[in-house]
Amino acid sequence: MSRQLEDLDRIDRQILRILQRAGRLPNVELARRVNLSPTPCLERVKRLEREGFIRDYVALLDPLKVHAGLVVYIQVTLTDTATSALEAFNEHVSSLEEVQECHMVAGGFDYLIKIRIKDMLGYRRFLGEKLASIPGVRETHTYVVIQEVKTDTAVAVPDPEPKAKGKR
Amino acid sequence: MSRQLEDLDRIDRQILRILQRAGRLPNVELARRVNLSPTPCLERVKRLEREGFIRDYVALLDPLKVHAGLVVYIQVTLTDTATSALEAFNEHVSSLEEVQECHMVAGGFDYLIKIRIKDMLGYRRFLGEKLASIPGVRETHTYVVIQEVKTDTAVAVPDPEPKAKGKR
DNA sequence: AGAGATTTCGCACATAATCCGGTTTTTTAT
DNA sequence: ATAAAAAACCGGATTATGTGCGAAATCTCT
Repeated sequence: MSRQLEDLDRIDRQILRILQRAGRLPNVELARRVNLSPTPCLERVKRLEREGFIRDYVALLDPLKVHAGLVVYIQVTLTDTATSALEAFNEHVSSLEEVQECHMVAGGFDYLIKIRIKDMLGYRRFLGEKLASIPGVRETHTYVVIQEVKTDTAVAVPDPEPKAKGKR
Repeated sequence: MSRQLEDLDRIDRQILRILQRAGRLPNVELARRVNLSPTPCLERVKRLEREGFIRDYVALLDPLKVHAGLVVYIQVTLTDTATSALEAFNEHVSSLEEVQECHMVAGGFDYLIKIRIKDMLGYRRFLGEKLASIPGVRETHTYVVIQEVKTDTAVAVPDPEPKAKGKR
């Protein structure tokens, strides 16, 4: 019923690659680029949305211009690692607007959090007023980002295998 | 000439918040939500784009469906920390499609890299074939993500200060 | 080779984006 | 405070884009 990545032909993958970089590209222009007429192209896009390959469309802002130019990673270790404690922590962290990402990791500490704030004062406020007030936080370790070398929301979409009895 | 965040009124900020979550929202609908007619609303959006508050629009894919469900963070330490060596490393890393983010950090190690791959095999391949082949890599440390608690591309846009001699 | 299914195309229609002129509101200066 | 100037807003007309439908073309399978 719902297709796998393997079921997508070359054109579907092209569409995904293009829309990852230009989400507002008019359908007529998208169609031109993948050598289709607008109708089947739109049909493909809609289908990719319906099947969940495309999750949603967003505008990306310039972090510097909205006072979120400073990126800080924070390692967090909890005192209690019972499931309920973890879930409570998940809830708390997810509600903090400064937190862009939060991952539970294996290999040394429990969580890795990425936050965006304006400056060091913003970081201090976050740590003191927000993170520290979450119960069960045993230890934090801070990594301040000096330079953002690469930031990309796009993921690689592999080319289709030229199957023996392949599609089209 | 180019406005600062402080120069944006309540409506501009509303627009930014909405478009961060629904980048393809039709202008007529956006106008309705911020209580404007389509014309001035579109003018504001275009202006925000022109001034660089809105960087671009993208489609977000479901990582699981495109074989990029596994997130791994890698700490990397270089042998040589001269500027030229750092720049060379930056170039190399940026060209790797698995790398979603790469930051130079202070506080213990040199780089923190976030990659997205299909599975552990993909990780091994990345480490062995891609990262290890970059010259100057002294040491790497891996953090495998067990659970993605939060992932958000939106940043917080603060409310405007109700200035004394305020705008409008 | 031929029947059936899928995909494609082109045209018609609906919706949204864009342009233009005039009006109102806000700002600036006296 | 009042008047002039500037900026922002609105409504309707025009253009472009998105969307629905039937026909043609392509591909699949026996």
